[in-house]
Formats: sequence, C-alpha cells, structure tokens
Amino acid sequence: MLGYQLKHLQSVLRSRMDEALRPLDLSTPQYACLELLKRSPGASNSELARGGFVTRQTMNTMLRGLQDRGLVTRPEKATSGRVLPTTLTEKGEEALAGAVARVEEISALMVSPLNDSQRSHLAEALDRCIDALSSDAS
Amino acid sequence: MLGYQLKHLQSVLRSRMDEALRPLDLSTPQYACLELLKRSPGASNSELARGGFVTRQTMNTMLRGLQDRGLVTRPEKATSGRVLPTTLTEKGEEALAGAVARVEEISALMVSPLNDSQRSHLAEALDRCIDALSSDAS
DNA sequence: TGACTCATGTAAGTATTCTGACATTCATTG
DNA sequence: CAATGAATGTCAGAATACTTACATGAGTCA
Repeated sequence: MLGYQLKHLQSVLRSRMDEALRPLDLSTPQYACLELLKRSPGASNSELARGGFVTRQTMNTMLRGLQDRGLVTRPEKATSGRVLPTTLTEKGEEALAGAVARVEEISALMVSPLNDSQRSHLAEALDRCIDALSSDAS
Repeated sequence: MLGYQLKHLQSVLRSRMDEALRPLDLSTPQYACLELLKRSPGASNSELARGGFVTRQTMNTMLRGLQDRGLVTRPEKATSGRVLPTTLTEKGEEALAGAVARVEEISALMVSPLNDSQRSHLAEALDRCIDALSSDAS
C-alpha cells in the first residue's frame, strides 16, 4: 500500500516538474543531473549515474545532450584513468538557476500541508526506509 | 531534497520488487496491474491505466502481454460502449497470489524500521503531499 | 614484472513508455 | 432529432532507459 502511495506521489511530482521545466527545455532527469553537478563539480559520468539512479549509459547520452547544448563541459581526454570530469558551464549555471526557482515552488507546494515537525519526520522516515531496503544487494 | 529522497526510495523499491518478481516472470508494473484487477474486477483499460499511473496505450500493451500468457481475459466485443472489461483468470489469480507473498515481504522490510505510529504518519503525510500537488491540472 | 580484479566510458540492440492521431460509442444539449 | 463533447480502444512513430558487450586504465598481489 505504501509502495502505491510512493508511486502515486512520484508520478504527480514528476508531472508537475516536467511541466515547470518545459519552458526551459529541460526534463526532470536533466534537471537532476545539473543539480548533481552543482553539488559535485567535476563528477564523473558513473558518479552522476549513481546519483541520478540511472545506468551510466543513460547518463552518458544525457550528458552528450547537455554538452551539445553547451550546458556542461567534459575534457576530450582523461587526465588520469578513464574518468572525464564534467562541470557546469556558465550557461549551465544560469539554466540551473532558473530551473531551481521553478522546482522550489513545486517542492514547497508539495509539503505545504505539513508543518516543520512533520516535514522532518517525513524525511527521517523515508531515509530509514531507504536504508532498510538498501541493505546489501549489489 | 524530499523529491530526491522519493526518487531514491522508489528506485530501490523498484529494484527489490523486480528481483523478487523475476522468478514469476512478472515486472513491477505487471504486478500492479494484476493487483488492480483483483481489487476492481472487470475494470476497463483506461481505468487500469489511471490506477497504474501510465498512459492507456501503455496499459493496453501490458494487458495484451498478460492476455497472451493467459493471466487475464477480455471479451472480444464490448457489450456497451467501447469498454472491454478485464478480469483475472484462474491462472492469473494464482500468479498474483505468489507475487503478493513476495512483495509483502519487501514491503514489510521497507517499513521495518518504523513503528505503527510512524507508519501511519508516513502514509498520512504522503497522502497530503499527493493532494497538494494534485490540485487541478488535468 | 605479470596476472588478476575492478571501475570506467562507450557502442549496439532491445525493451518500455510516451506523444500524436483516428475511429467508435455514449451522453448531453440545442 | 441532429450536433456537439467526452471517453474509450487502438495504431504508428518517437523518445527514453535498460541489457549485453567490449576496450581501456588503475590498483592489488603473488
């Protein structure tokens, strides 16, 4: 039953976010990718894939799209190993800034029926559920 | 931030469910479809699509797959309108029963770190968030 | 040093889901 | 009654994500 609620909320949230980001020509996964890069500049493709909960092949094609649009940059050759550290461009930061503003609105709307205490408890509960399922299956 | 947690939990849950259902040759969306049919026997394709948070085209192809495997039945022609009421077959109910057992385990594991009160509050909070985002955008 | 293991980036093909479009049926409404 | 609108089922094509597979580079250990 809780799994169903999760899917429901995720579905609605995804719809709202896609709507809000469409004017910027960004999808929700693309937004997530930019957000990850903001937090972890120079992250590798694989790291971004793990952070975005997609395969590294999927993230790879996403990065190419963002790269072709000039939102992110990757060096031609790796300096060490095979890792190509990705960073946001100026243009990418601007796009992200606009996107964040829109997403924040939706996020705020989503939790608007909850007070601060309830929000903390919700976040705490979700983290515990994640831990419980993440046990050890790699 | 909460959106990220939701995506994370959903991702892990989906993985665990797919693993658990693989021996039965069922995907998580297929399981959801069978579960919906159990609760609403004779549901239409569109109703199932709404309940499973997918488009009716997607649900249509899913139903064909389940139909070809003999898990669900649809009449050839509609008795009224265009609706083709779908129902679980004997074989479908058996498959669902096996699937439910496995899914229940995972569901139980997921909420194992929470006590009864916390589980209620979590469910309540999720419902409120859903309502807040579901306002009026059709 | 050399074999082994592991993680990474990438390519190709498959699977899944969505968007756009159309015909059909029922209900409403003038 | 005729016309309109809404909902349904379905087809075709595009987008998206995944699986399988392979080559490359780094670290480990005998």
